[in-house]
Parts: sequence; C-alpha cells; structure tokens
Amino acid sequence: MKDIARDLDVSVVTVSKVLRDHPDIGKATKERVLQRVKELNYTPNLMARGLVTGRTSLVAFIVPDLASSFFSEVAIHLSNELRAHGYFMLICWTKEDSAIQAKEVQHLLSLGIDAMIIATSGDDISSFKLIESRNVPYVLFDREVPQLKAPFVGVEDLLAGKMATQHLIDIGCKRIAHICGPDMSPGRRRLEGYKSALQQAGLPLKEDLIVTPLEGGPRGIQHGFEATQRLLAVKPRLDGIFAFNDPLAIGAMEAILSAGLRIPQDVALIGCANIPLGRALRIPLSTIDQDTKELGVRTARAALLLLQKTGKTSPARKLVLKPKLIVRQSSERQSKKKAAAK
Amino acid sequence: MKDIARDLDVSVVTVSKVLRDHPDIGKATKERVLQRVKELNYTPNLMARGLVTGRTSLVAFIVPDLASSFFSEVAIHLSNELRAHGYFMLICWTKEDSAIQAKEVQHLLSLGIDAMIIATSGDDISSFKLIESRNVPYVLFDREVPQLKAPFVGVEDLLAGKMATQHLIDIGCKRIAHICGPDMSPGRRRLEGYKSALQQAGLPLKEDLIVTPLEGGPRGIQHGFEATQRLLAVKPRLDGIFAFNDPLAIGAMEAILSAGLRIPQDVALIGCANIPLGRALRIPLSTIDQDTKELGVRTARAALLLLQKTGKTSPARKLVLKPKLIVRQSSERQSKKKAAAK
DNA sequence: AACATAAACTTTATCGATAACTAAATATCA
DNA sequence: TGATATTTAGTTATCGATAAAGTTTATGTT
Repeated sequence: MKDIARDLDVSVVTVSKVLRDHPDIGKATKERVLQRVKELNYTPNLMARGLVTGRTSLVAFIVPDLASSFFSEVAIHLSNELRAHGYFMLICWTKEDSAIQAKEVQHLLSLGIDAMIIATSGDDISSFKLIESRNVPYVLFDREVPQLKAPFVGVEDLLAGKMATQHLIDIGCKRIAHICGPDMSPGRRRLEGYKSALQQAGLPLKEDLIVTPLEGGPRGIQHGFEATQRLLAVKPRLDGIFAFNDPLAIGAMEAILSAGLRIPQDVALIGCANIPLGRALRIPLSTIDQDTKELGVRTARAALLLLQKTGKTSPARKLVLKPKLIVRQSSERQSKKKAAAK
Repeated sequence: MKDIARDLDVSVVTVSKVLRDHPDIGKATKERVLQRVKELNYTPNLMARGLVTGRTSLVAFIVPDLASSFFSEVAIHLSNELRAHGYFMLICWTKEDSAIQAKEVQHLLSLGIDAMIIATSGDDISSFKLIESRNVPYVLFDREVPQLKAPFVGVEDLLAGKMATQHLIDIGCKRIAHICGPDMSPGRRRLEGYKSALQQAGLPLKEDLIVTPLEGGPRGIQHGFEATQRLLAVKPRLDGIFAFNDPLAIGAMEAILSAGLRIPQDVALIGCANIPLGRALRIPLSTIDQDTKELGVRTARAALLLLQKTGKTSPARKLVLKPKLIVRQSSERQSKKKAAAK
C-alpha cells in the first residue's frame, strides 16, 4: 500500500479510500490507483484492517465430528448461504472433545472472526461466556445449552427419539434397545423420546438395553458394532434397535448380520440423520431425516441476522425443525406398511 | 493488555514479555501479571500479534469436496497431527469451483495464515503464484499441478487406475467403462491408467464407454447414477465399471440394480477411495484404498517441514503413496479368487 | 468582492501487540 | 572499592491498515 502510494505520489489514505470506494476521491486518481493495485497484485492485509475495523468477514463453524457426514452436509449449505452474503466460512473440528473446543474457540476469538456457529462438544459454558465477553455473536447449532440464551437452530430431538421408537413399536417390536449418542442435548433428548415412547406403549424400560459406546469421541461405525455386540448378549434377545445416528446403526447392522441374525425379521433397526448412503446399504436403513439443507440455510440466516443488527439486542430466537421418519427395509415388517422410503 | 499494565503499574511491554515467557522478567512481576491475566480472562489479540510477527499458528486446508468423506477423513488426521505440533487447522470448502477457490485463497492470504494445504479445484496457477509471492508455504495434496514445484503428497493415481481396471480384466470383464472424475491430475491419471490397462490386455478402447457426469462440481452419488444410466444404454452392454470414486460407484450400483441387472454377474463394479461405508453397502464395494491416515499425517509433516525451515530453500519433495486393491463382492467372480477384502 | 460549499486530498491518531534498544538497580569480582 | 556484569523493566518505532478531522483549490452565490 505504501509502495502504491509512493509510486503514484499520493497518500496512503487515498489508496485506502479508493479500495473502499470512499466518496471523496477523484475519478482520475481512482483509476490510477486501481490500475497500480492490479499491476502489483495487491491485497489489503486483513489483520491490519481487522485491527482497526474489528471485522474480518469470517465466520467459523465449529463441529465435533466430520466422519459422519451430517455436519459436512450442513457445512456445505451453511457455506453456500454465507458466501452469498459476503462471508467466508471456516470449519474447525473439535473431535468431540471439550478441551480442544475451548482452545479452538479461544484461538478463533483472538483471531478476530465476526461470528461463530457452534455444535458444541460438552456443555461447559466457560467458552461461551468468553465469547460473549468479547461481544462476538454466535449461534448454537444442533446441540442446545440450556443456560445460554444464544440463538439456537436444531431439530426436535425428543420427537425424533419418539418417532423412531414408536415406529419400532408399531411394527411389533417388544424389546427395543437404544445406542446412546454423546451426552449432550440431542443424545439426551433422543433417549428421553425413546423412553417416553416405550412408556406410552406400556413397554418395560430395561436399563441393560440402553448402551453407550465404551470409547468416547465421535460416534462411528465401530462404536455401533461394539455396542451392539454387548446388546446381543442380553437375554432374552432384543428385537429392535434405535441408534443415535446412522453410523452407529450401520455398525449395529454389521454386528447383527455377523451374529447370524436377520434384519428386520429378527432385529429391526433405525438410525437418525438420513445420510445419503443409507439407501444404498446392504439393508437400506430406516432413519429420521433432519433436512440438512434447511438446517444449514436457517443457521446461516440466524448468524447473518446477528451480524447485521450490530447494536440492537437480538431476540435470541430458537428454531426447532420437525424431523421426518424415513422407513426403509431395515424396519419393514408385514404388520404395517408405512409409505415413505425412497 | 493496557488495562493489565495500568492495574499493575507496569509497562505494556512487560506484560507482553510475561506472556511470551521472555527471559527478562522478575519472578514476582511475572506472577502478578499472570494472575491478573487469569482474572481478566485475557487473551492476546492474534491480529495485532500477527501483524508484528507475521505468524498466526494457523494452517488452512482447502478442499473441493466435503460430501465424499475422503477429504473429511484426511482432514481429521491432518488436524490431529498439526494440533500435536501447536498449529490450528481450518477447513475451507471450494465446491470444486476454481473461482471460489481463488477468492478463498486470497482471503486467507490476507488474513495471514502460516501455511496452506491445497487440494486444488482447477489448475489455474495464478492463485498459487499469488501465494508464492506472499511467501506463504503450501503443500499440494492429492491433486498435482505440474507447473508448480511445491511439495506434493498424493497417491499414485496412474497405478490406481491400472490396478482397478486390471482387476476387472482379471475377473473376465471385456467391456469395461469408466466414469471420470474432475479434470485434474487424479481424474486424468486414473483415466490414463484405465486406458493403459485395457491396451496391455489387448482390449479395445471404446470412447462411448468413457463418460463424464453432465453436471460439474463435486462427484456424488447422483452423478454416478446419471452417468451409469447413459452407459447402460450403450450396446453391446458393458460388463464392468471403474468409477473415479466410491460415491460415483455407489450411484452406479443403484443404476445397475434398478435396471434389473446383477452385480457382479452382469456388471462388475469398482470404485476408488475406500470409504468406510463401502463394506456395508447392498453389495460390498470393491475399491482402491488410499490410506487416508497415512496421507493426512504425511501431508501434515510436509507442511510442518516447510514451516520450520523458514529460510532455507525447501527441496520440494514429492511423496506418492502406493494404492491398494480391496476386492469385495461387487467384483468377485468365480474365475479368480483374489484375497483382500475385510 | 466576499463568503459559503463542495470536491479531492492529506495529516494525525489509533487498533493491540512485538522488536530492538536503553536505562536503572543489583550483583559479582579483582 | 570501583568497575564491569547481570537482572529487570521501560522507551520508542513499527506492523498495515482505517477513522476523524484538517487543508487546499475550484465553484457557486448574492
């Protein structure tokens, strides 16, 4: 910038103004500057600019898990929407580890991003308090933290849990197991939904049919496999499994099949998230759809809203989308023939 | 920082020194400062620091595609390795669009990240020239750009293409099709490998058995489906498909099955990337494994190496890993029973 | 002609830190 | 004991921009 100013014999500020389309610059100088800028392939230093203006056009998306495609898909839609409004999105992976998350958040904060979208790992609120103290707007995604009054965009998980479990009940399952997700709002609510559906149907709640993967961290196929092996050892044998997410369900599928049992005849199976590959599995997987596109777009809008109304206090809206049951072969039995699938 | 200095009646520089563990600070002052830092929950402003030092401890990973899990998996290992060395990794998605990539690169550059790891969308080298002109070290990942002498970490794609095609030939396929990937080094090399394997086996090369998805962008299931429908219309009918990646192969699988054909009896199928779900598919998918963990770790090391040797000219190494054939049901026929799978 | 207005720039201060140098107080040693 | 080291802390300049206020010069107004 200095170079440009020197070359053209104008002040640095003039150059700066040209770059920001400031009204008071002559047409002639403006063109001279712009040309030189092009020649030198100059780009303003965002750190310096950010230092003064406090804005960087960056939004960070903090996710606990990348392997399960749910967050990746949402990221895609988020990114598209934010990009359309002039923001850049960066993804930051926390490995479902709240200590890592705390570090990343701190680092991002001091880097000076404009907003954060967080699917939190752990409900330690100190990180959030830190964000608030820095006046950086943020949106909670997928995972709610009750103590915080930040905007939240997510899915009605209690209902998701109920729907999945109720569906298994509808097709005649009596001994339904649940493989738990991480101990955060979606995991807890889906479990709750599972319990309440059982209760409403007058089925007993067996603690040994509720398992949590031994290993922590993001829930993947191998966790589902391991958990299901333990479940299959419980007698009398279960006849249905509702897994927290699709990867867990896929692991469960492998465990069930390799134990020589049939799906859905011996054990019916349903997951949650509706990953694109669910249809293509050995046994197409029933699941609960969460509409990642809608989630992504709505979350982006929530963030953009915060970014616009700089001063005004935000109403801190809570947006909860309705989940949708998708029945495929893994839970299709004679008794009832619900439509859906695809 | 100023506040802390004022409160404790020391200079800002002293505080700064304490924070950086500079040798010349008294034990007493050091402790006083540290305590106040904790009380105020203070974090140094990285923009300001970066402005002076030129370092931010940030590494950006630029990927064209998030849906196919290949890059997500690599990202996980990359992130782990970089984190172990004190760097933070941010993922940036370019939608397989070189214009978007150019923008993101520019934005990241002016943000002042320490290094970039790029799986490029398009071989427009102007972005790379820009990066070089800013003296930001970068590593090319997965996709090579011949004109550039930056370090490269990837897979021997020519061999991958050969292995996959040769395998189909080995099991008796005569009319083998290929669904192309994006027009960059992996796509081109795998196609080349496909051609050379056919040639070596004395099989004719039919141009109408080589298709490219109509729609551009990241290759997904639906692209494989669409491309395969066109392939199936070609007479005499093909008896084998080698798809650029696993999602394409899965799309192909759906198209083949819904056309009433059997896999592998009528059409044998092989993909590339070895996504974790390949095993669990309706018909377990043969594929070429690329060892995402090794790729991630090696790429991270290459980047770290560049970050260390600040001054010295880097040897610009090229690291090409050997792919591995994984045979599963989608290409298992009587004739030969190769082992592998799992 | 005198003054107000506008256009087109320039000056100065600042964002929040660090680097390089300087200064004072204390320690060490012949 | 005086001289040189060593500790510890403070000064000043700078990184690359922007905001706010100031300065010319040209134009219009009555």
